[in-house]
Amino acid sequence: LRKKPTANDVALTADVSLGTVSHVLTGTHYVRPETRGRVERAIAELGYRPNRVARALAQRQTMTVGIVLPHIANPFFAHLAQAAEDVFGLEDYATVFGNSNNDAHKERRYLATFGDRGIDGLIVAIAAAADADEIRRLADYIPTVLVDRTVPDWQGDSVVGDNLMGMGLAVRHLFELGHERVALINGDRRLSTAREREEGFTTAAAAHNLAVTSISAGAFTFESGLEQANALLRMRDHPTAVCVGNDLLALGVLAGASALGCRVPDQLSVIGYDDIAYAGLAWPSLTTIRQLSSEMGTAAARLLLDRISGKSHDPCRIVTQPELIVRGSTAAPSSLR
Amino acid sequence: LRKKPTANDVALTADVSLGTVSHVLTGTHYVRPETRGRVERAIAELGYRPNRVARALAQRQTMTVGIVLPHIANPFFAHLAQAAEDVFGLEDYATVFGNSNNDAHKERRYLATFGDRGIDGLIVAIAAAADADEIRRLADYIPTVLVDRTVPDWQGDSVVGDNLMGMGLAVRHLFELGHERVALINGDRRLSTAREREEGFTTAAAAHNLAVTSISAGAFTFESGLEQANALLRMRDHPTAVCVGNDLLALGVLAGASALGCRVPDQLSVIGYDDIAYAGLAWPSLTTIRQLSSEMGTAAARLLLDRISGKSHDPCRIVTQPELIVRGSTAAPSSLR
DNA sequence: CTGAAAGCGCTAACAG
DNA sequence: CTGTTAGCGCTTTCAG
Repeated sequence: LRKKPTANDVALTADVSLGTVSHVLTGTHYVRPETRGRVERAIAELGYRPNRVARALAQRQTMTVGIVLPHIANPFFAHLAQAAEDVFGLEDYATVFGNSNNDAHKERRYLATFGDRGIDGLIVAIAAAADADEIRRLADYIPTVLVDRTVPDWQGDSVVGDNLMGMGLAVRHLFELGHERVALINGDRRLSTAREREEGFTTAAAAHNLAVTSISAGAFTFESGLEQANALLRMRDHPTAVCVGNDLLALGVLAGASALGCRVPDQLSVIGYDDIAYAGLAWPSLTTIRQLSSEMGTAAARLLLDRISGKSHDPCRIVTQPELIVRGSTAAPSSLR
Repeated sequence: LRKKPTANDVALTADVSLGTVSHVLTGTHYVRPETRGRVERAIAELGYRPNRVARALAQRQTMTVGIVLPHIANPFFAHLAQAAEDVFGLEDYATVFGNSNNDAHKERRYLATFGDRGIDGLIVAIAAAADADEIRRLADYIPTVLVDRTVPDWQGDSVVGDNLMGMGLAVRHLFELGHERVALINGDRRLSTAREREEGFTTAAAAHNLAVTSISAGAFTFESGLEQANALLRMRDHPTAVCVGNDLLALGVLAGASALGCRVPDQLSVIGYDDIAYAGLAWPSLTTIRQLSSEMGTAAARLLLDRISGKSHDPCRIVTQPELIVRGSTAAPSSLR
């Protein structure tokens, strides 16, 4: 493990001052071509690369942004993260990422650590039990944009999907197929997404005069879907169709239904939310409400970059539009066939 | 956006010297309880948090590790990353991550950026077109462990799966079901994993006296699986079973077969590799060779941490053992039923 | 046990 | 246009 050359080494071998080296590096001043040539040659010769840590300390900016997610193994967030990172990479920002695993404690740790590292900006999809105050406090120091999930009274930037509309689309689809009795299987209600989707569900159901046989909630995970499906199917008088809070849950519902010998969509229509990459591969393929998480990631990253560079705009809330994707898990209720 | 208090502020309000503050922070010297109390009170009062950037500069260590992956949206790597990150988090290391998208150019960029940021260590699952020299060069400066995929003549640490054995398991399973004609659909042969799995496949096939009808290769993606399946099924005289280089590919093969009206496993048995979370949800559920990517991530992280802390061990190669998971995509060939 | 002082590697005024 | 000089916020000898 060798030692790296410093700007001082460059100055010495180019026979100029440290300041001059810095000027050619940063372009803060015009440098005579002859001199600049010498410096550049020295840089190449030594294989010099500026130490970003030192630069960060001097400039008080790290060229690093943080992104904290509840669950990187959920393809929705994986794609979101990747898209955001792509944008940051273009602008030469490094991305530090933290995966809270929906654990408020881990999330706090990440936020704190990122804060200490002098991150220039932060994107966060909060965990279910997130400490909203903590996040607001951090946002006083560091430009922050909330993505997908928001906190009550959030005054800053955010990028979210239109959950009311999305669930409206889902319910209307079921209505048009002829369903009359529907249920909702949801994720954690502490999340704004869950609350908004629930609201979208109930208002749309009311608007179409559909009977809501049950509403249950758990976590936004496959396992929770399995459990909630079990509970649902064990009720007598269960619905002919169910809206599900996200695709991971919906995949669990599919598995649960199959385990109990309930055929989808013949005996039960299932509609998910997100359209993750695997939704189309499940059996039956999942009808769902598509949200382009990569678009959300891109938008959030751009917003943050603007904010960092001080392009002063007022707090900004970007709402992305969902879309209905019809596949094999929904059909007319058997009574109509 | 307010300004954060510094260690100097703490010293001032606690009425001690800067050095003393540092000593209570780092525990480098014993500090009289009374004094230490004053310092701690000041810290709490001001809400002081040490600036990690400054500390990194002074100590020449960033408490940050980098991890670069080819494709975070592949659940195999997402879980690997998460597991590694969990280990690092426990030791108070931050994880900076880069997603090369299998693009050698992006990968180089990440490696360079990470190097400049004075990362303390690096985990990398190289991209297909990776520049092996670049990586070896970096490893001269920064402790590096290769994971999943390795480069020829790699002298450093690595954590890889036993691909020969894995494919051996797959082929034997097919043999035991009674298949006699098999094919291989593979990912990018520039990757050690692809090469080793291919070798495992051919040697095992030979050992069991199976006829190999074809071997094809593309990328380790769903789309490539679709294409290669199309090509395979269009050959006259196609095999009764196919081994596939990873699960993403295999999911594509399933989709391709289904599109061409080829029933799996009745007309074609398919066996994947990795056992990603969605393998069991596909239709039919995928028989596959399980590799615990989270174990690989954990092992790689531990190895790196040891290396960073200078626990001198010789270059170390950890090989994890794969396991056959039988599900619904393999069965005896129809001729035997 | 505590304080003073010299850096870590780089940037950013400010002179010359 | 180039060099000098202070820092950035913290650690770490080394005296006292």
